[in-house]
Amino acid sequence: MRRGRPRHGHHLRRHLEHGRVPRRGHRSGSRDQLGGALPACRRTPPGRARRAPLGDRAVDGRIDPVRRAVRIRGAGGRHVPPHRRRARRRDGRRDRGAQPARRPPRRDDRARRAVAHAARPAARLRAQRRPGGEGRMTTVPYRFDQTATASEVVARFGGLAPGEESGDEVSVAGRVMLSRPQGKLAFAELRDSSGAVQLFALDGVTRDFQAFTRLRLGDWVGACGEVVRTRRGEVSVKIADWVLLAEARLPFGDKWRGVTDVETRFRQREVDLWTSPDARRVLALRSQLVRRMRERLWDMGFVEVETPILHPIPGGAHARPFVTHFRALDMDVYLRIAPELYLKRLVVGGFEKVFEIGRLFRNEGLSPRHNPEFTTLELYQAYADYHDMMSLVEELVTGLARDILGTTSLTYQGRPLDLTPPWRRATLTELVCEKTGLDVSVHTPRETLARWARDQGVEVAPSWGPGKLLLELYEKTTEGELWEPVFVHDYPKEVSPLARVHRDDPMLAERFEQVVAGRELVNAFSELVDPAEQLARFEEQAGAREQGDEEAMLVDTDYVRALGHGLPPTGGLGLGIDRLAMLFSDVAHIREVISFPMMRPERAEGGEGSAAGGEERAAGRGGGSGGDELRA
RNA sequence: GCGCCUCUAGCUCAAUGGCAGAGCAACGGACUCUUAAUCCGCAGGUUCGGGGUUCAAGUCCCCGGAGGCGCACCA
Repeated sequence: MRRGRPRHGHHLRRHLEHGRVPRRGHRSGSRDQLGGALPACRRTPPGRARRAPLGDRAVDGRIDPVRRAVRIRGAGGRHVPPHRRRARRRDGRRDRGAQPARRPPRRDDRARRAVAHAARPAARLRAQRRPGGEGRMTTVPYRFDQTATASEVVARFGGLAPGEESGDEVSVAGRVMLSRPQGKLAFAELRDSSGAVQLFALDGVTRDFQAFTRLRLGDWVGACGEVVRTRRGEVSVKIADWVLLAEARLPFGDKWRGVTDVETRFRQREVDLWTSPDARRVLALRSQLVRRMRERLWDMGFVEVETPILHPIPGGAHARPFVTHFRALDMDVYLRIAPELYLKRLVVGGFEKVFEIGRLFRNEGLSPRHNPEFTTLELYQAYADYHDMMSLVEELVTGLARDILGTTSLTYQGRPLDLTPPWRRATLTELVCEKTGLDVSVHTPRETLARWARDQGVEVAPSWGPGKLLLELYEKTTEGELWEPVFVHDYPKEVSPLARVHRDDPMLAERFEQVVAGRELVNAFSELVDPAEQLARFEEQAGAREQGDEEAMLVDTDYVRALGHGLPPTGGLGLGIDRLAMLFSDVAHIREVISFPMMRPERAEGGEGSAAGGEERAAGRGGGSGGDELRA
């Protein structure tokens, strides 16, 4: 392939000429095994591209920047790869004085290279989309009939003895993850969502054997043939016929280690998922978790509902919202920060037990425990109070642990974590006293609380009352230390604008947070049902907002009016599903349990648009919310 | 926002301040039972970007970028 080639620009040209064209035409033969996919299997087999000389390639009439860059560079005939350039300079040490140490690259040359660099993957793909449509992908069938999954094959034919042939034919499909061609034999590992099975190809048995040996790591194939166990003892499909279902035109990572760079893992999650079984395990577990959660709630008589995601007034939590614009009504709307108020309106409307599992959006930063969009369960039950919610949470979470993990004795991040009920129930005040040794409560004089809070490094704002100060103290000293599950109940009323006042203490609210592994998992309360009281609390919040608390709530008059129609005594809770999934799958970072976690957009390298602007880089990482403040 | 760390071939990683390398992938070839097959061969680099020190910078210094971890923030 290198004959008659100019030496420069190799790598680029390699990208451009990467396409593989069929090397043989159609063939006929009997392949009844393929059933519905029969015609597909007769398709042109894959083969390696015969590389045309650059000149041939250039006459296809298509001009793109990369190709043009190559041609320009080629035309110059003087391009020297950087390392050679440097070597030459070093050789010329003697006459150094006469020559500049390093010739600065010409500006346009640099720009061209930058464009070419940025366009690499795109260039590869573009180069392979031939005008005549004879690329390999155009020969790929529209469907393929599988008769078994990889793991089914392995399970069903596990009884075969080494060297034994079953006489049964199967048709399997998946991605080729390893290929071991060996002369007139070839082995490949075919992986599908169920697992992996070995493909065994033989010259003379397998149709288009040569093409099979040239399959590339990551290519999808469908194959049919008899199930056998090889002499070395592996259950395999001895391929009679096969068809390419998709080719992996872009590199697929290291065949053994896959992709480990964290950024690449999440920017190209599909590759991560294919190459890292653990990544798949975590997402599959999450899926199971949500499924079982739904089933349990349905079984308990809860009705699953969906409430708006676009809110005219963001409500139900302390958080900054995302804003968007609704053109038809020419008004700004907000992505919900909580579904709480709508769900309680459904209780007013007669749904006595409702829940919603869905996405919330909070306009805050990224962190190992915070993603701007995250998933919660929110649930409301008429005639129940927060004690009922504690029982429900305990039963739900431990039940799910048994469903999913088969045990309530977990290990989280190398540390034992026992979820076996009953869980401890303690008031927030008790826990703070226990942890700090201070004799503290919501009734402690404000100045004393403020001093203690400052001692803990809290920056105390003048507008904070004793309730807020107590909560700060708790979060600073206690919350992160709680490992085994505990219901932290009786929060200050001041910081719980949607919770009902405590039946025994007017300074407190009937609210609890369920904390495990140092993190809030659930936030719940006996719901505030009095419309006048709710209005007053909203107005208090609005006041705090005017004082600069951007996360304080707004007055939601629709909600107050709904309460005016009568909300029965109601218990409600919010549970962070991402965090529960983290706990169950034993991962430390929230993005592991999210299929496509939020990432800063990838910046194109090179090109005019990428001049590093000051503003775009200013957006630092702030705080965030991912399950904290699940409700209020 | 602060501190520490990282950025080198498609992927995973090397390189006392002295000619940028390996394994895998890719590409050409050999091989009838492989298991990350093996063997032979050939290619592949903006060492994140910019500036500086130096005879000489992947390496040292400065500025910037991206990423990770921790802290802070996040009632």
